[in-house]
Amino acid sequence: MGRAPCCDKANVKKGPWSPEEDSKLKEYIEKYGTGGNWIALPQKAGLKRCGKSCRLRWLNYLRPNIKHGEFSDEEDRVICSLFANIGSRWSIIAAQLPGRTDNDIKNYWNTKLKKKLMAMAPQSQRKTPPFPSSDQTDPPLPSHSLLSIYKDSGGSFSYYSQNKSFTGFDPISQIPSSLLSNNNVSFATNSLLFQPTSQEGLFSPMQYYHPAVKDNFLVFGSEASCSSNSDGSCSQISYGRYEIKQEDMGFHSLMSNNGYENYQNQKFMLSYGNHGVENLNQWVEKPNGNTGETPSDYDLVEDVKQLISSSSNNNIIPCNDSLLIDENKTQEKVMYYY
DNA sequence: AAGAGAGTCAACCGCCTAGAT
DNA sequence: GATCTAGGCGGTTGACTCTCT
Repeated sequence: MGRAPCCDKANVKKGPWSPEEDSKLKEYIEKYGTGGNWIALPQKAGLKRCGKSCRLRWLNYLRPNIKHGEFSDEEDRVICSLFANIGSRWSIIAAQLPGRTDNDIKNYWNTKLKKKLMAMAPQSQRKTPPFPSSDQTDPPLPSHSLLSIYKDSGGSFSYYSQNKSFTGFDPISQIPSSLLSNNNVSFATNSLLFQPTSQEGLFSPMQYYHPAVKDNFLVFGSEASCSSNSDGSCSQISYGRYEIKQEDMGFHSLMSNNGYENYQNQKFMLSYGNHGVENLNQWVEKPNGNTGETPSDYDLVEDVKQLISSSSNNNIIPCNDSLLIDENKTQEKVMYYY
């Protein structure tokens, strides 16, 4: 048999928390901690609440360093970039914004930011899909891109340029140097934007393509759990169901350096589910189920990608154009730009 | 001043995964 | 291996507040 029952739901209070309940919960946790058991906590703290409710109240409202009030422009940018990149994974987005909760960000997005972006976008771009549907066998190149990458269900990558194409399993190292002759080419993965280094054929990660903010690296792990190496660098960061993995190829660690020229020859992977260990050396596709993305959600993500793109052109929100990633069921598209 | 509609946000709901039994 | 719960997550709800007419 499993564990004991959760809580007596008939004998549990619902609705808004009173100041007395808040102080009881706060005092108890500050004194004894959660003990890793939210279900037992309300009884010990003298609260007639469900453990889940206590957990939510603590995490979203009572815990220290919670930020309330207006979101800054920088926070807007982070939310936009990450939403365009990973969709409505609010807990992951919240991990990048210290003091903000996933609930806060979700509410802010749904009530304000989404509308703000919609208002900024030109009418002609509001519902036009940026890319054709995924079931096309020959993905056409957007007119503004030099090179596109598609990942198929077998894990291999196909690369298309104006007049060349090839396939490989490694999304970074197998790009022919002939396609990399222009130093201005950049590309984005699920998590990071890369740009070429001085060494031919090698790319270094950076967050933003936009020149004004290109030195602002997206450093994962601000509040997420992180397994540290002996030198204090971080090689694995977890965000709930997601883990960002860094495979250090013998150069400096992303987390312990400042200049992107040091990051050459590293691979980055986004894995889904379990602990990601078995997924090393794979670029794991997002599963179809339980992603929270209904077709309309998918449309929204695409819309936002486009809106961010158009907004950056207007210097309203300087998110980068290169976060236009087509997350569909069987293919992953990575765009290259001049 | 009052009613209607829109906006906000805390809290709940239901689902999923990991882990305990 | 099957069954069950805890914890965590995203979506939704509904009470409250604000704004408009």
